Amino acid sequence: MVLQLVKAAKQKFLSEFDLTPAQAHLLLELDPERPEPMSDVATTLGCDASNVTGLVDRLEERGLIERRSASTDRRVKMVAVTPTGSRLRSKLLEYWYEAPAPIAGLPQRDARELLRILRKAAG
Amino acid sequence: MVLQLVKAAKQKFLSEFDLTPAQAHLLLELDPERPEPMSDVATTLGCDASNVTGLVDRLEERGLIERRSASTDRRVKMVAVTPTGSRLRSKLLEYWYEAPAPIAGLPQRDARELLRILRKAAG
DNA sequence: GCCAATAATTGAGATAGTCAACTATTGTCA
DNA sequence: TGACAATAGTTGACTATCTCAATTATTGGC
Repeated sequence: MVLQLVKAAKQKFLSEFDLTPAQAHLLLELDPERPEPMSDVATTLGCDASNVTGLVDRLEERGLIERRSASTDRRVKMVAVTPTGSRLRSKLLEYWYEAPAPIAGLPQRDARELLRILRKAAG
Repeated sequence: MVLQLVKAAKQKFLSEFDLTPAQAHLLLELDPERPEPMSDVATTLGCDASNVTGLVDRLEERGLIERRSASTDRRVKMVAVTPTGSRLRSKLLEYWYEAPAPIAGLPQRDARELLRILRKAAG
């Protein structure tokens, strides 16, 4: 029930920016400061390289990211976030790290405890 | 990083049963004791009714669920979990509710606290 | 310089998802 | 009762996501 609401809100948010979940995931994963080879992106996303080709195609068409050739190896293409893409990414991040309403509503004591425990779990 | 591992484990688990995430989601959502109209399933999953048609088609082909006609309204088709489907669903549930390794590794004190806080958040 | 390995792309094929149009049934109400 | 709007499900068209196999271009070893 709670999850239904969170999911609906997320989809609504993404559709406002015309981003599919996979596209948002890719954009969030990229570091605007550090372009990354396609193959690394595939590894990080845990999917096939050919899938990344398609995802990058669609985001590149919209000017959110771009392919650059690597200086050292002409086979490699670096995926870089454009200024436009970086701005959109910031908005996504802002939303993404905003706690879902039920969590945000916790008393401060509990919120602090929750954070401490999750940090410990994450190592 | 942690999420990467959890995700990979989940995908591997699903592929062992030849289930896509959407199919697993549908199967988990159904109550083997209580068949449900297609339209209710669509509402619960938060997707279009025509999408449910396809999902149910594929799971029905494999004998995991089946369509039954409702006694009261001949327009309605009830989605019922078959015995085979119910067994698979149990395995899924078992895995699904098994805590991811990092959480399972928490000291018991922290685990209890975590549960208490999340329960409070869930209302 | 030959040749295996690597990076990315392409094409085929399946699933997942949306929307609009359609069929069959039901319920309303004049 | 009989016309008609509303509802349940399906179908078809279209896009995105994903995998796998094959292809191209480049690199590096020997």
